[in-house]
Amino acid sequence: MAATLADVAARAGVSTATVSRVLNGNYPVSALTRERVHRALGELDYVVNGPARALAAATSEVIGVIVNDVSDPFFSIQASGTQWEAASADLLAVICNTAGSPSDELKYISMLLRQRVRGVVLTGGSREEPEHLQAIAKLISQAIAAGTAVVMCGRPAPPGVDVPCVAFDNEGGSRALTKHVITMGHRRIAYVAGPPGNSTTTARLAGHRQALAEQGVPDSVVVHGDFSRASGFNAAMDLIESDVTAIVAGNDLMALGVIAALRQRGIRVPEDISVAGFDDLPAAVDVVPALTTVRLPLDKGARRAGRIASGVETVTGPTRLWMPAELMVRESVAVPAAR
Amino acid sequence: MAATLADVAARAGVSTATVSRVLNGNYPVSALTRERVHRALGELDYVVNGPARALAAATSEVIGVIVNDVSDPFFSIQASGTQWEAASADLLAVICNTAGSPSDELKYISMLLRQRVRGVVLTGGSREEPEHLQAIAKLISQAIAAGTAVVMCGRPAPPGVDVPCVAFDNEGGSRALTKHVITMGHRRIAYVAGPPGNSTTTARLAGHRQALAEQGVPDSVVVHGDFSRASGFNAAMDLIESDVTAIVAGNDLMALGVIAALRQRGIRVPEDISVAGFDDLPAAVDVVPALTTVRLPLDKGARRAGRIASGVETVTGPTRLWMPAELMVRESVAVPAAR
DNA sequence: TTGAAAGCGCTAACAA
DNA sequence: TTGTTAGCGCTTTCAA
Repeated sequence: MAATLADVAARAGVSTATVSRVLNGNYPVSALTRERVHRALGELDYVVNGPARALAAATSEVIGVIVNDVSDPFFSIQASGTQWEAASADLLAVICNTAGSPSDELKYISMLLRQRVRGVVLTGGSREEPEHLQAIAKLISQAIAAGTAVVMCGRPAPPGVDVPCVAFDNEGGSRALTKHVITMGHRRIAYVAGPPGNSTTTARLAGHRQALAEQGVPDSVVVHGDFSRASGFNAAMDLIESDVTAIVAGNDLMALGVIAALRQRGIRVPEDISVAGFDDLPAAVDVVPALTTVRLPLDKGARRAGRIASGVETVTGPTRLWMPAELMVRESVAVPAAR
Repeated sequence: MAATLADVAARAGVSTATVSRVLNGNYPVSALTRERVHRALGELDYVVNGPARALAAATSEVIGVIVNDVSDPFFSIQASGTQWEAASADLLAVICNTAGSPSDELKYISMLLRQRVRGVVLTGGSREEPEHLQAIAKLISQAIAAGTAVVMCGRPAPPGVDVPCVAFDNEGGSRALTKHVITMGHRRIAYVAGPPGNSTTTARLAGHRQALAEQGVPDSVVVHGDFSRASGFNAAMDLIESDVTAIVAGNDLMALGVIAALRQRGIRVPEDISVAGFDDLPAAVDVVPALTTVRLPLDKGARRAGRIASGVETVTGPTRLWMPAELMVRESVAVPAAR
């Protein structure tokens, strides 16, 4: 059995309170005593009992991060950022992978609340079904009532709850991107959107349509993927017949899939068809041709969220933390071939 | 403040012990009482206090997973597999990202032990420095002594400790792969290894060399990467001068980087240079040409590890759980051009 | 089938 | 500067 505070106290010939004070460094302890305690600590291989501490102090050393898919860089970048900030605050960040399932999302949030985590970060777009939003809203309200810091990173707050939101400018970025595509001369554009009923999909699609409307360009053919590379590949296969000069994808992963599909069919990018993405993942510059896309400060936003969830930073005033998007013009979008 | 067991008990007009029994279903409770308790539970939005339960029951509902890099599919696949099994057992899986830093690895393991997690899975190759292995060995011994299930997934047990190991056949797979390359007619082969001092690197390199020796082929030029795509890209740039007909990479990610580099230089794969990888990640079939590689049952192994860490499965007898590797012959390795 | 009560290991008043 | 002590919320004997 592991050594307890009492064991250490006995060995050092002091009270448990003194050992606790040495451990936490929150009250004065004489150098001599501290020395003795440290020795006892070492001799017994003492390891703090987290649950006991959490129970007594009514606060834990864990924060939770909800992501859709750890294997998608969009999420893993955010997870890393949050985890980094948590570790700086000496907290453990728990990464929970919902695999895109709304019920898993609820389940993980409950598990985190049960563990009385200090904070929770919800990353990525949220499902927009009212029932799901209500369920989330209820859990979040409970969490807040219990003193848990809840932060949204890349999704709106569910209706009726007021929590800090790190908001990426999906709509504005998407609008700027499509405007760029149009400016290059494209008129027949297809859009590979994310999954329907997802807040990120909705925002990006809205920005795309705004740009079309502003520039007086006819509506795009819109097909839905699920933000995965494979779904972009399939979408492109469906679109190949449709006589477009540009394909704008809802994220970089799908754009990479689109490029792979076009290449497989012998269609050149950008000579025959231009392709654009969104997110500016590391792979965007790696691919040939380098991807024209929109940069989102994912790492920065996730770290901000991590600091808030860790309690290092407190949000006062408006709870919407705006993160600008930046158009990254590279090689995958070019002037369409004359014909 | 959140409702406690006592609140629920008071409302239901029973004792806390009875509520606890209803919650855990481990002792008989009359249907009527159970009904009353359930109603009170619902009315108060009761959420179990994990730390208190962990303290009283001396066992938590959390398992930890140590990975190098969540954004690398090799790890994220394993993380997902373990997490899936944990969730099936109604446990929370904590994913800890060490970013390849040995000190972070130790730090996270300590944090997990402090939380008194039920089990820990260490994935991926381990650093081979004796001091680090000793530090790990010490922590693991403490963990085991405290009743925590520790499982290695894809790395050997540190010297002196006997823990279950899910062992992927890196050496055999690598040997078979290189043998295949040689059989196709290659004699001048370069090897892009993983980072030095990593157990996976060592095993795969050993298998590669065995095959060379067996087939009487001269030693390869070996350059080291860090298992990332970018490092494969750079390695290929260095190797381009060196007159080889095949480049074998220590993992798929680096192989993808190699292919990208060759393509950028206008070198055709496999016509000019053949390329092989290792792991058979999903992207291996996505790339052009499809990657000849070695399949490792990462998901299966990680799930096995997850079950053991969760306590669902107990290992008796030999603690080495062997996972075979399978050669996947695709298009990226071809007969070298005559010259 | 249920309740009373003794902890689990720690923190944080309160005293000294 | 240090010790004493009362919980934190739950589980689990032991009795009834």
